[in-house]
Amino acid sequence: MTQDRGSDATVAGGLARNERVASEGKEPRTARGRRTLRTILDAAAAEFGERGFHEGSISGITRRAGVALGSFYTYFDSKDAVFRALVRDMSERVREHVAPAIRAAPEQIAAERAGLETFIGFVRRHKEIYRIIDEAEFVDPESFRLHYATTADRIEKRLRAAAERGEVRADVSDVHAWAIMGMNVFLGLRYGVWGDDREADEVADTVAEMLARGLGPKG
Amino acid sequence: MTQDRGSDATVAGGLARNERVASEGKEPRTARGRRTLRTILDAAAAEFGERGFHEGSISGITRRAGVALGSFYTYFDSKDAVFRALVRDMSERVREHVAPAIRAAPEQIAAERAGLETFIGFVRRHKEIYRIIDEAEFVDPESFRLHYATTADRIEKRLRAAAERGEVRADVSDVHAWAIMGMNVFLGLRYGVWGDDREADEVADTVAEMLARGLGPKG
DNA sequence: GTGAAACCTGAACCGGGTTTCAACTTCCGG
DNA sequence: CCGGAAGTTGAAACCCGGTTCAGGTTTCAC
Repeated sequence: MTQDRGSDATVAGGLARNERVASEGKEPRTARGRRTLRTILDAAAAEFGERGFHEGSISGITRRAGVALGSFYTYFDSKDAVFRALVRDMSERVREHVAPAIRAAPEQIAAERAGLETFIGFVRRHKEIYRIIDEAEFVDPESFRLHYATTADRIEKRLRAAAERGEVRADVSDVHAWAIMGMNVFLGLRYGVWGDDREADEVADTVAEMLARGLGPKG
Repeated sequence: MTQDRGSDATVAGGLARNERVASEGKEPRTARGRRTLRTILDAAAAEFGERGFHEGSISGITRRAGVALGSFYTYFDSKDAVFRALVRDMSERVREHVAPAIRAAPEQIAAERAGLETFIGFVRRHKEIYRIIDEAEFVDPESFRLHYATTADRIEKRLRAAAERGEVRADVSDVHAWAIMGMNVFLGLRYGVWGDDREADEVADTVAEMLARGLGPKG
């Protein structure tokens, strides 16, 4: 299941965004090195996205990247290390992709709606993210926890700010934030990864309508 | 993280419920055999719950069970086979545990509320379920998909029946079902597995209140 | 009781993938 | 141009756990 990356930034973009990809002390020092690291990281995303962490192999990565096995260890300490780098990178990318849509919304329910719609769209073009982030629960629990804890926290902060503005009920809490995040994750899985049988905006509309009444100011 | 099973049925209970645990043609034929199989299955739940599928080892299972390595293969064809048995068993157990609470509720919103509260309670006593069911996404995708598809389907059917009775809005759909399931899964993870900082009934109340307004009959 | 089937045992086999490493090539500043 | 640093290479060492199997023990129907 090779992913269509469309016109999105590749992991290479992620690299430009964040140089801390290679393992400690293994950062590339020349243009050639940076290019190779980037190739390996993209190959790793494809390999792990298709076959999962344990099924995926380093030789699979280097084969895809068209480099020798040994080159991998020029930039990463271990198989776990690339995976960790990948999880952090993916986590950041989703966030960066969804954030603008949320920011652009006029009020909070619209923001959550836009966030979900954008998220589903992103997932459709990057079905690897589920395999990679979800598998982090077992391979790299720290990053997994961090990803979701951070995401929930941002949602909660948005909700509280909106409550201040009277856009949602005053008693919003972390429970609401986790509920929303859970909905989004599963709707992304169902309508983004598993099937196309509903349009992203249709799903987002349904949820937004539910949230509007469920979270809207009382009265 | 050894789980406190409390007074709940152990996997042994699951075995009594469903004899199709061992691999095909490897069903035990004597009381001794059933006892051993049961011991191995409980040990497998503990091993995989603590260390995950790939970190966990057969020798770890047999060590916990106090039987020889070879005995494992008397009942299971492979490492994958036990895991598959375990996933199906867990999936069934959650359902069986939560169902009565849902059935007992007077109307639909109360039913969803009861379902979530019971679920969180169950998760607290069986933190392994997340490690096992979630890891099935990578080890045994069929069972993983089946588990969630079935769960969502049941929720949807409940909602539609409730819609007939006028307890919830008439236009409930699969999207609502998946949204509710997603909420429940993440709330279970956050307040059941990761922390105790909120009571199960408190979380359930918050969600129920949101659902009452978000899903309630229009007008 | 008794014999055959069921069950148990654990050392050894085996395959596959990670990681190492020493020789080789490319790059780049001076 | 030159020299050393950076990068590349892939065969092979290494590790580890799943799986097998032949021999011994227990169970249970008759």
